[in-house]
Amino acid sequence: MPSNQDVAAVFTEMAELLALRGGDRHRVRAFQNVARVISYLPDGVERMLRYGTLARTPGVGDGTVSRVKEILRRGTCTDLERLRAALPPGLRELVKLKGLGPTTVRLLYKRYRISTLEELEHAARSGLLARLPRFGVDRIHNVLREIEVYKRRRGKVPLIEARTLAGRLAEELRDAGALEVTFGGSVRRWKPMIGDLDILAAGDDARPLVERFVAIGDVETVLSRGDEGASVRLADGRQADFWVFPLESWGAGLHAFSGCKEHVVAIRRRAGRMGLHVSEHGVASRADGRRITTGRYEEEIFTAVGLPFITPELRQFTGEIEAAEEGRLPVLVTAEDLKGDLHMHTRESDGQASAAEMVRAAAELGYEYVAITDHSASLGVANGLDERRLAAHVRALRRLEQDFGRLHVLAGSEVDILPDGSLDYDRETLAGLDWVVASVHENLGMDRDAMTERVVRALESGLVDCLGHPTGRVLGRREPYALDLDRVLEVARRTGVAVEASCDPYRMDLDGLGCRQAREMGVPVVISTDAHSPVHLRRREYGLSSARRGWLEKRHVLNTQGVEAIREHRAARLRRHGLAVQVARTVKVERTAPAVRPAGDEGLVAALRKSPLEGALAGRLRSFLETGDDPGLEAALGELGANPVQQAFNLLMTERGPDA
DNA sequence: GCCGTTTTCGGCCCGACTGTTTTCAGTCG
Repeated sequence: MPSNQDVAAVFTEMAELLALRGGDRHRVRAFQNVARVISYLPDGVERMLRYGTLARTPGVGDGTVSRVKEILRRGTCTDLERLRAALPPGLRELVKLKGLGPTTVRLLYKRYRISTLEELEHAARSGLLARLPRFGVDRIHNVLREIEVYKRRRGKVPLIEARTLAGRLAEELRDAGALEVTFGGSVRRWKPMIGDLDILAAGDDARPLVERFVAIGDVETVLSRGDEGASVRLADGRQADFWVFPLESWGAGLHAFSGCKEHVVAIRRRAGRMGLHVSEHGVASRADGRRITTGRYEEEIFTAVGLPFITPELRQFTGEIEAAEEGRLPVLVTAEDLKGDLHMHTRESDGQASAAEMVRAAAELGYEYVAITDHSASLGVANGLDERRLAAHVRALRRLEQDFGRLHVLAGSEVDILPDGSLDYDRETLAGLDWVVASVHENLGMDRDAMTERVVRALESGLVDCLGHPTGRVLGRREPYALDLDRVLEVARRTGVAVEASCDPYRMDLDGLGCRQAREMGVPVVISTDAHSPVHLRRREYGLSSARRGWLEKRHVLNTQGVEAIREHRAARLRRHGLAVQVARTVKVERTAPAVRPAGDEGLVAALRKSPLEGALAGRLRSFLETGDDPGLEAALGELGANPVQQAFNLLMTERGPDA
């Protein structure tokens, strides 16, 4: 059965080929839309077709429904076959070159039968291209340059690397006097993998900022530049786009360049229906051009079209506009909602710190509990614990909790799911723990059915509390293993197992779509860091972003609940499986609020703009993210941007390198 | 192809840049 991605790929190819054939561009857009909608569906396309929900999805009409039926039956559809027969496959590659669109590529093919990169390069060098209309010396030079860029183009990079690079660029611009600087595009939306970068700035005079931007050391080539921005190619082949807005239109600019594209288009179409004209310059009346707002704040754009503010993580054009309209936008989970971290390692296996150090760091974050979950024996490379070492480790953790007294320490394990689906410890050992994460680490090449059975069997043991990094992907390095996530989630729901949204920035697994599927299916999600050192405990925003992109509210996330609820979650499942329940030990813990350094609030905005941040200020930002309680700081952050929490994240992220 | 405060036809976001023109098409984000 073709997956959602397979079906979406058919529509993408149809859109590309139709554009190359010179088909109606609105029809092309409609196919692109459908591809996107299907790739983000929260359920299997086949099931949605059966229940009739597919036909009710915005962007999906009768034409799409009949094509989807055909694709599910045959794996392809006649429209696509016809288009493929009419055009050589290489043309799809040619339009990926910057500066060449479907119209030009069609002309190249019609006139000279150019259909591959090699043929195009030859035509450019031999002077053939110069005979075509609108092909001068510069343009031919650009074509050759873009062929070079295409050949050595690096793929997308993990979000954390993009944020680090974008943060460095932003720093230079802040130095150059920008009033505001932030990331737009997919970085602002927290997409796990990033292609090009978008940097946005506010300033009274754009020219010096643009000058500074194109002179930054990472810039290799200036692709285009104007009075209000520039596009450059960076040394690593990545493109970075930079826009400057007057402060009075900062919100309008943010909205225009944060995407996703389809979301922005949908907002503008909506505005059009309301007789309004929305652009990065603000909102105007369509009738007489009268300016309604310049858009100082992003909220004003939404207000103008009669909607509540939609946070960037939700701007994926996956139903957020309809939800906003109907007043059912989710109240998304935040860092302050998290009461504990349920996946971390110590030196006992492959971590870099002692359990005591991890626990102290967690206490500083204001947590109520942590689970220490070192690796099991079969993961030799990670110095996994055999049952004898685990028993000693558990005793040590129990003592640590008694001695430390400030937070609950759950003695747990990240136990390996072996190839046959059995777990790496025996039942008695696992039943004696407080929290069990089960993960697949080895033999990743199994086929889909076998891998799915392997995971399902582990969940059905009744001994597992949470499935760790469920798809096994490592961003930029390893694709997810073949797994029927639908089936796994169904079994997780039935067996009372939570699934992890890992905050490891190179995993972010589950991702937003996975989290949304979990939500739809009623499977609780755990946001955990998988920390291997104390600083890793602070990486919560990566898993949080997946949860938020997946529409999760506090109630969908298990570790927003107190430790008793966590213990009960486990106990209830063990009882159902007829397993002995550990008597929950009651250790009186006194929660200590994270220290807030007193500081005069005057000049705070200026201090926040400074980099590096003073140590005390960084601490205060972190405290604010933990507790949400610092009105003075919140007000100052509010002056930096619409969402104080987002601002605090941004500042701390810019401040810290990828390993912070 | 999709959609509807323009509702079964006739529209479909918007502005800016490039390279080539001398008023604009194509492309991009």
